[in-house]
Amino acid sequence: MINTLFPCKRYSFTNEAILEDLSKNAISLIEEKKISIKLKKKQVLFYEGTIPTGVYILRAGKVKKYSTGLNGKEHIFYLAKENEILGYHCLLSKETYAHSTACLTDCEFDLIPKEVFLSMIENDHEMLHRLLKSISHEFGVFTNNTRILAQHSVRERTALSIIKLERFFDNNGCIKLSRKDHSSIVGTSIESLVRTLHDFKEEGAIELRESMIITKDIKKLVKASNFV
Amino acid sequence: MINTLFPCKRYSFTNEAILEDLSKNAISLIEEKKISIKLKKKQVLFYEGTIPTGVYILRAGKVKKYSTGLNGKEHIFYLAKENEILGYHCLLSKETYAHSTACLTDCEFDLIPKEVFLSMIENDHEMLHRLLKSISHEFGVFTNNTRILAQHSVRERTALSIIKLERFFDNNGCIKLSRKDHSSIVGTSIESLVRTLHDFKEEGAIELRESMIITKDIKKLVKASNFV
DNA sequence: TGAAAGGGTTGATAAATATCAATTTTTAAA
DNA sequence: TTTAAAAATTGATATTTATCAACCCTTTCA
Repeated sequence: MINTLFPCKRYSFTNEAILEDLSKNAISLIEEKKISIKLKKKQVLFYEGTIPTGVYILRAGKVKKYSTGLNGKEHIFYLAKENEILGYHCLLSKETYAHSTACLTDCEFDLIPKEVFLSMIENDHEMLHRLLKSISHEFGVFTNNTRILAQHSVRERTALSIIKLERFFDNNGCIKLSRKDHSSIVGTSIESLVRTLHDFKEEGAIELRESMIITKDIKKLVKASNFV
Repeated sequence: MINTLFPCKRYSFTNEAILEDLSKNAISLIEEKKISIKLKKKQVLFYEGTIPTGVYILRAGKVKKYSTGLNGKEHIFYLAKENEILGYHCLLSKETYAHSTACLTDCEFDLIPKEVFLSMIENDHEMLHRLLKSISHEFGVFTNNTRILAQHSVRERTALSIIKLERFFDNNGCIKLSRKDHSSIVGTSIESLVRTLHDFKEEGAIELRESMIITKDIKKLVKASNFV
């Protein structure tokens, strides 16, 4: 429904397509070589600046990708959920991680060791192309998001964040996320975010219950986001 | 020299490596199939939302990549110069252009038609890997830039922009760029940019001559950028 | 040559946003 | 359950940034 109100594809992204329709070979290779990892909420999967050992498939849970500023303040630029691949960029660019990834909920991952992943894309042309396609699309989404940060107000960005978060959580309009993380997504202070949420509540666009956000009127949010 | 003062690699990017050491086959294929294009300053190479016909090699001149907001305001997220490839993202993701590209100076391009480029990366594994590597590195740079927009002040971003622009123009510290374009890079209003430049001049970090910026004391700019 | 247009600059002011401090609410731990 | 810690909220205020208007300077072109 929200797709008709808002051009989601240009402003959000999920890479699960990369893993769709894997060949039998690939699936059994992953099954054989994978290393299962379970982490609790708030634990960190990998840190910015460290050396990658493979890619991760997020099997259950939700994570945030963020980079850290000088004062230690996080900037969250992406949220991921079930079936997405994590950590492939720096494996491909042969660099250390350019960002950190941490759990928003309890999570389960499969670690695919570096050599296994690299040989997979070496031998599976189709998968390599999906990867390229995915990264290239991602790129367009990121340039859009950069423009939004540069040109839109806190109120507009907050409205947009709620629209995207509703889709991401996909739970009857119910969004469960700390104000700190939310403000790190919007790119503002916690207090400014709280005041803006208060305004949206007053305007009947959302409800606030036990610090969760429940969307009530997406149209009002789309209007407040100043897009279309 | 500036590399020792500032971690440039994390905050800027150039993709000319993709075209380095092409095979003889590739070079002669490009020579045979290329379509040469000359554009004057301010002309647009391609517009956001249009369908790509190929990739462009920028042979001479400088261009800006930008996306356009609702009010028509540009946000410039990347500048490119000689030997960089343009327009490959959307060819790989099979989408329309996610951004526009326009000339900052008179420019010369070689257009490599879509089929030619796609068959090149199909047959040249090495080039495909350089492309992947390049895009993945680019990605890290972009997430960093996004954080800078979200967390740093206009003064800090302006200082950073001058550091990057000095490297980009590579002309004895001399930067020739309109205030409008410069403000679209920093993500602020023209007036705020002008005032900040005025401050840096007062502080002895730059000189302003015929609306060009001449860097005088990079250390002061690095300090003002609030990194390191 | 003179007029007009565009880019750059400055000042005054309004609006947006961050910061600091205090308080309440919620969550986690003993 | 009680207590402590963390998170969320609110108010007051300071700072940052945008906007509007005026003006200057250069370039262009009729």
